[in-house]
Amino acid sequence: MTEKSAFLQEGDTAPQTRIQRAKRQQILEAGLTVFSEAGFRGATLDRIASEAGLSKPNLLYYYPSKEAIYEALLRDLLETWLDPLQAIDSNGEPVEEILAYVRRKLQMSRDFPRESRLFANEIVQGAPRIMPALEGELRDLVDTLATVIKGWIAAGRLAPVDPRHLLFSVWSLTQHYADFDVQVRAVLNDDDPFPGAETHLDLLFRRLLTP
Amino acid sequence: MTEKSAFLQEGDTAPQTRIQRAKRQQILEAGLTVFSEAGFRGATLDRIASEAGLSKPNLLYYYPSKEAIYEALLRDLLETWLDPLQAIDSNGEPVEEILAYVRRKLQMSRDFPRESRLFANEIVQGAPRIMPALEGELRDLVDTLATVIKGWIAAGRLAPVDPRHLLFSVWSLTQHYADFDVQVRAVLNDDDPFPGAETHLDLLFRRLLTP
DNA sequence: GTCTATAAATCGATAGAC
DNA sequence: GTCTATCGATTTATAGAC
Repeated sequence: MTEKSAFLQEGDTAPQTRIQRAKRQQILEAGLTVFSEAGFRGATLDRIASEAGLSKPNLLYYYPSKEAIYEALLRDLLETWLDPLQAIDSNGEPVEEILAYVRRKLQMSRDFPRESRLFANEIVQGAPRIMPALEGELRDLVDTLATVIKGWIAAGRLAPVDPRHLLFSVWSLTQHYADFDVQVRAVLNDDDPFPGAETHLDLLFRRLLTP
Repeated sequence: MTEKSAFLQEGDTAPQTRIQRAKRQQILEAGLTVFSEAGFRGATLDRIASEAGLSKPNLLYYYPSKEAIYEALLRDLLETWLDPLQAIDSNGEPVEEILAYVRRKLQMSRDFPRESRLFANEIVQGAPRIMPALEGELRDLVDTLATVIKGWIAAGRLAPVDPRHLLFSVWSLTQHYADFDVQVRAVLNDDDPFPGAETHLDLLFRRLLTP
């Protein structure tokens, strides 16, 4: 078991008024938009401030630095991202549990594309800030789930697949529709990709996983 | 048929000496390393120059601007990237043709991860410079191939799948091992992912596509 | 808390000597 | 062709008035 990463830990949660929390939320919302479009370095405080409807120094009154905004976003994101993975029920019906996971992940690509792209930007560029969480919480969760999946396979309730590569497949296939959205839409002549994606991925994983 | 995009067109290919070509190649090589790690905006001419073993002004003697280096790289990349797609033989055995395509793409993720990440960075951030090629050459190629695949399905030689979503699946599954490399290695405890990936993807597509 | 003004650092690109 | 020096613009962050 890897220790919970010391990095990306919530700092002192100083007591805040309702107004303060609202402003900070407003800044995170703007930061999510800008960081997900441009990556950490491509984003500017000017754009974030303007997106949030604040002046630059005012923004820095609520968060001490550009880094601080970015790390707060990554911290929040990590929870949202690992949630569906934890929702897989080891007592459920194997194929249906994984299909439900796929559908949840695909829905997240549709409903939270900025979050997906924020994550993609961070990882593609070497995960300089989120690496500890990948080697800690994520790896632990995957290890646990791999054991569950191996059990399902041994019981003949799931076709034999490598559990970790199966998870990579779920992640890549579903997140592709958010992260590579512009390419998908270019190829599809701007049609909504999601109805087709859901049908396709349902078929794909059913064929792969049915014993 | 969309016109060949006017953007990203090779400029006047001024006559060059052997030495000039070599230096320009050396700069592209350094640019590929830096741009793929940091994206367009994250890359600096300082880092590219140092990586290439040149001074900054000397680098700008061979390419007029940072943009020029980046666009030269994208132009080269596009060819390399569309090549395996064109290699699919409409007279071949359907399942084997697509499996061969998957293996070629996976091998590219192993052998040219920087190229894959350069592309990923560009697309995730909205493809500001390569969009015309996506709506032009790429879409045309996909349209052509979609017709071939539909023919195979109609002939009962391939399981019924949406041709375009099938291609998205090939792209996302294979490129994931290059683009999300750090995450894959974090989860796998730094083991080489590729032997496992090849086995897994072979199984996945065989199950999906066999009629 | 919010603003204007500005400091300090970085970065793309140019000037000009050799 | 290659270099040192530097310009000019951008950008993060701070100072200080209100």
